[in-house]
This record gives sequence, structure tokens and C-alpha cells, in this order.
Amino acid sequence: MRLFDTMTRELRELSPLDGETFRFYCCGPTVYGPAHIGNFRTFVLQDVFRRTLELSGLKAYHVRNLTDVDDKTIRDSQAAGKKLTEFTSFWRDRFHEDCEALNNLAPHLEPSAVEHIPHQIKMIEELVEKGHAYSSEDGSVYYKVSSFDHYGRLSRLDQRELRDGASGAVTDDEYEKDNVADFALWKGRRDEDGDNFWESPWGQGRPGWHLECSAMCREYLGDTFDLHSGGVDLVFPHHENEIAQSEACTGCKMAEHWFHLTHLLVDGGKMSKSAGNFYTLTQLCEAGFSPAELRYVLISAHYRQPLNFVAKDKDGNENFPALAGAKQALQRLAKFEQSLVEQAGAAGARGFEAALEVENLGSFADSLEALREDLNTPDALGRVFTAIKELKAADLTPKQATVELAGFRVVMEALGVELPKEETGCANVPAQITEMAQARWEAKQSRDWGEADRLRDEIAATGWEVKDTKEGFEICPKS
RNA sequence: GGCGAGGUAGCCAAGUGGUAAGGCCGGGCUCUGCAAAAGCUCUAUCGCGGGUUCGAUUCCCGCCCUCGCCUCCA
Repeated sequence: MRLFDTMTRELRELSPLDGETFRFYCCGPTVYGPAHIGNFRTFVLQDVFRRTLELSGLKAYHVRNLTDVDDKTIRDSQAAGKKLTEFTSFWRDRFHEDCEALNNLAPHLEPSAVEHIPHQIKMIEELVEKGHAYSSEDGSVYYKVSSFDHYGRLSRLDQRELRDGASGAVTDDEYEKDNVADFALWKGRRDEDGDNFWESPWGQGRPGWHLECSAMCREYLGDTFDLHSGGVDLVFPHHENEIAQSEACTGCKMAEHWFHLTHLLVDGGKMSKSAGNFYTLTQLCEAGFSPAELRYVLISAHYRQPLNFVAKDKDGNENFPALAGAKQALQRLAKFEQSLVEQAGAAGARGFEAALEVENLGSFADSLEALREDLNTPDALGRVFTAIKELKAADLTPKQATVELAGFRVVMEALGVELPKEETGCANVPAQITEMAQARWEAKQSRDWGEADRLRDEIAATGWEVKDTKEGFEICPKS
């Protein structure tokens, strides 16, 4: 499989350094609140990446950390009057629930930052010893950027003119740095941190953000590993700083490949709480959409392209046209799968494990190929629908249908798309409504159209909708 | 100011040096009492101006516009 590499700015073939297992690290969430759909664009596409890798026959080892100690987790746990770990484990669990709902495969390993503070301290000691870090009077330790020749390579910093404080995010605990570009490895204890401090050779304090990833990568993936991934915003400074820390420490190239995912936009602009366009999975589910529908939207654009999540229609109503479209598209995919099942004469296997076994993808080979070429999810999706159109026109033998069905399912597994189950009406229909629907059915059978339509209107007035099917009728909440 | 991405049908979104995938919506048709569902089908010359070329949406130059990032935000 080929993938764009941020460092070299070119598509590169992926092959495991150790010849066996492709080992990669994804920067995980900071667990201090609900993850938003922008976070999930990244995590979902990383998941599609991992699935594609495995379905291509490569063995994968996926590590994704949890940032469960930093200034925000400390601040918000204090505000909530909770112990740090109690606070972060709550949000960690919510994150896991969302990931599962979105059908993301769990990473093989999910190390937590707060459980690796000794590893971080050890690394800082090494950096101080090698002259790449210095401590300040307040008990903080900073990385000396000027000591690392390659600093800025990933983000092409040498070509930039950094505008001091352009992001408006410089915080006051950065006062004691020698140079603005230097960053904290260790931060001295502050009163407002409460119980959240750890002992270190520089006194009590807390770890800096960038270091956790360097320490955990080294611990679980070694000095050099295959690929490192995260959102584009992490290119600078986070990944730049990770490289500086790790490579200054080990003397080895940290990662062979850098995989960055472009942000999601909402209605053409940046998502933010203040703009009122900050969406979580829970909110979208409450609005009547499913996680699978969100996933479909999230993979509908190429990962190096901004994805415009349309939340408001042209009249400004927040009714999520993008998700409504996804609902339709998934419905069609499900119908198609069902028709193939009928033609094949068997239900067949389904699921990621089963997909790994399939070799002949039939008409869907192109789609997997599209994923293998720089993870082109929209192209893959387009090819799926094109194949469907052709297959519908064809007269398949049961054997051919079986092959196509298996191929189709492999691609759905690669994308991690879960198709909606065939709906057989709604479970919570009030008895009174069911009786009316039954009466309408009887009127209809006796060809009393007037009465049948009258009853249907009457039912509609209560918020329910009767639809006829091949065998009879079904009742759903009116949409 | 610097760096980066991008401007393709009503919306979303691929792609290519030889006149542009796919999805949603919408229109038409078929089917069924009607409706719904389903099936079939229709809808663009690719921001603007130059250049290179037999030929550019695709390459180069200029311009306009949008979006993101610029030290702890996926």
C-alpha cells in the first residue's frame, strides 16, 4: 500500500521495517471532555488505514495513547472536584464507547500518559545529560531547540517566519524559557495543581505534553518504528517536538513515515464551541442519526482534503443534510447486499476476521485498490457504487453472486461501514395505532380506498406512518 | 507577514494532457388503487486572465476568492 509521507512529501510504499509487523503510533485523545466529530474524522480514517493494511495481508501493531495528564485534565478535574484519574477515566470510557459505536477496531495497545511518568522522567534526564535540555529556577525543564540540528524539518520551519504569539496561546508558565521556541519537558508544581504533582530530580511537578508520546513510543515500539500519525495540527509543534526529543535521545530516526489527517470543517468553517458548531456523536444520535451514518460522512472525502461537514441546510436549519444523505446511501448498500445474498442463496460470513480470508474480490477489487493507493476512501466508495450498478444489470449465477458478495463485504470491512439491518417496522407502536392500521389494511383488502386513505390520514395525524410492503404493511414514526 | 491546502453540477466529492467517477437532493419514466419503497433515467466543460501543446479542467505564470496553521487544538 502507498501513503503520502509528510516528511518527504511524497507517496511511499509501506513495508514493515522488521519485515513482519507494521508498527505504528497514533496520537490519541486528551480525555477531559467528549470527543467531537473532528477528532473522529482522524480516528476513523486511522482505523480505515489499519483495516486496509491488514486486509492487504500485512500484520499490524497499532498503538494509540491516552493523554490523561496535562494542564487541561488537571484544571478540569480540579474544577469538577474529582481526582485526576477518576475524572479522566470517565472521559476515557466515553471515548471508548464512541469508538466502538463508530466501529473502530481497538488499538492493540493503549498506553496512558499518567502511568508512564517514570519513563518520561528518565528521558528528560537523558536529554539534560546530553545537553539538549536545561532546568529553570521554578523547577521546570525545557528542551533547547537550538541544540537539535534537524529541528523544523517536518513542518518546514526554516521556511517560516514565526510570528510571536500569533496563535494567542502562549501561557504564562513559559516565562522562563531561554528561547521562545523552547518547550517544556517538565513543569514545576503550581498551587492550582492541587494533588497533581510528581516527584522528580527537579523537584515536584508534572510532565510536559510532547514528552509522553516520545517516551511511550520508545517503550513499546522501539527507537525507530514504521509510522506515526495524528491530525495536521500536530505537525507543529507536537510532532516536531517529539522528533527533537526522541532523536536527540536515541540518535535514531524516530519514525519512517508520517501520516497526517486534515481537519474537518463545519459548514465551511472551523468547528468551535464559540461558533456553536461543535458536534459530538451523542448529539448527532439524539438528532436521530446513527454512528454508521457519521462514519460514512467522515470517509466521504480524501484524508488530505478538508471535509466540509454540512450541518445546516441552505435555509439555515440544523438538520444535517450530510447525514441524511448518508442514511440513504447506506440504505442502498444494504439493499444491494441483501439482493446478493438472495442470489447467492446463502448468508455467508461477515465481519473483519472473515474478510481477511477472502482472496477474490470480484468487481470490488478496484475499491480496495483505491484504498491501497493513498487511502482514497471517496474513490473507493465511488467504485463500489459503479460496481453495484453493473452487477444489478448483470444476471449472476449463484457462484458469481457468492464471489461478489464476499468482495463487497471485504470492502465494507475495509471501510468499517456497518450496513443497517432490514427494518421490520417499529417495536413501540401503540396498540391503538396498530388496530387502526389493521383496520385500514382490511379496508384496503376490500378495496374500500376511501376508508383506507381516511384511516391512513388519521394515523398520520398522530405522528405515525403506515407503509405497504410486499407482504403487508409496516408502521414507523413519521419522519 | 510566513507556511500549507483548495476553488469541479443545488449540496457533498473523485479524477485525468485528449472534451469530467460516485453519493445526496431535484426532474422524468416504470411498477403497484393512491402513497411509500424499489428500479430505470436526466442534469457540469472543471474561479478569472494569459502561456506551453495538435489538444488543458488536468502543466507553467499572474490575479481574485475561500479555508486551515503559525508553540501545547484531531
